[in-house]
Amino acid sequence: MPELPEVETVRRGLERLLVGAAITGVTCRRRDLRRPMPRNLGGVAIGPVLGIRRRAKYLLIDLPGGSLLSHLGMTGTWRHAAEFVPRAHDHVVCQLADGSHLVFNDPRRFGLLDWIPTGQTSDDLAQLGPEPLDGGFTGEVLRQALAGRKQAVKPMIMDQRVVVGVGNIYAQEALFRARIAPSKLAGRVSPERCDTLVTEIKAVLSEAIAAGGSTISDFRQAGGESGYFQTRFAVYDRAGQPCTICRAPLRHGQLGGRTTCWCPRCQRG
DNA sequence: CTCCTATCCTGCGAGC
DNA sequence: TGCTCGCAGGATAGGA
Repeated sequence: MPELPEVETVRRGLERLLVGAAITGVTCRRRDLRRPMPRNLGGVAIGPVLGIRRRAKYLLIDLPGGSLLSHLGMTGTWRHAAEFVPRAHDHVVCQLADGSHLVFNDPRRFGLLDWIPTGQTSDDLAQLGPEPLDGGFTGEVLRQALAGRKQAVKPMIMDQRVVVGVGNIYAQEALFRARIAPSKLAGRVSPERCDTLVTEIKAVLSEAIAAGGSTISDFRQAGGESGYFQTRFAVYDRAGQPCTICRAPLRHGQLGGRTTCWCPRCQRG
């Protein structure tokens, strides 16, 4: 489900629910997610929750002995409930000290859970590029990453080594706002457009976070609330509908194996 | 290296 | 109604 705004929304929800709470036990009901889950979670991922962090699309629940790392993949959710009432695809159940439960559910099992002991680093986090909303992500940084590349710009900004957190929805929205054709070769995007693209990536992600993320299919915040940014999509899933700026019909095609929508008139940069 | 494709898995909506 | 097909927000292995 989740790109950066949705994961950040989940992080805020978990922070509100869990900081000050304590995990007293972890039960794995099924461990074969994207890769097998570690066997010892029940023995190590316990204690008072010290904080909830996000890096790229990963969530980290900080505990005294280390951090519980999770990635939601396409369909993962964290659900908090007073009572654990099992549902299909509930893979992990954390018991909390107040008797409530935190459940990781993921039908497609593209998600991931792991344990990072305090002081150790994670291979999952090692190769990640800059956070898009940090000051370190600038037009110059993007220019360097795109320079000389013969790949289309859209798959490049979805590459987590270039910049993290941008997935298929927000890549399309940011390119539309920056007026860049998704199929434009990365190395041919002008320096000015690189600046604009960075500005628009930051803008669209910030606006989506402020809206509580986008609710598509089953995305929910940890408390069950919905985001509403999906009402503001300009191009995503709008093939054939009129461009919000020029009214030309939006086109769609495949790019890097992913469906992509754009305005053939507005996006020529 | 770089770029592209196929693939992991389940659920859902479209179309017949 | 019930079936099949294609597609879905991510990430990565492997081939060209």
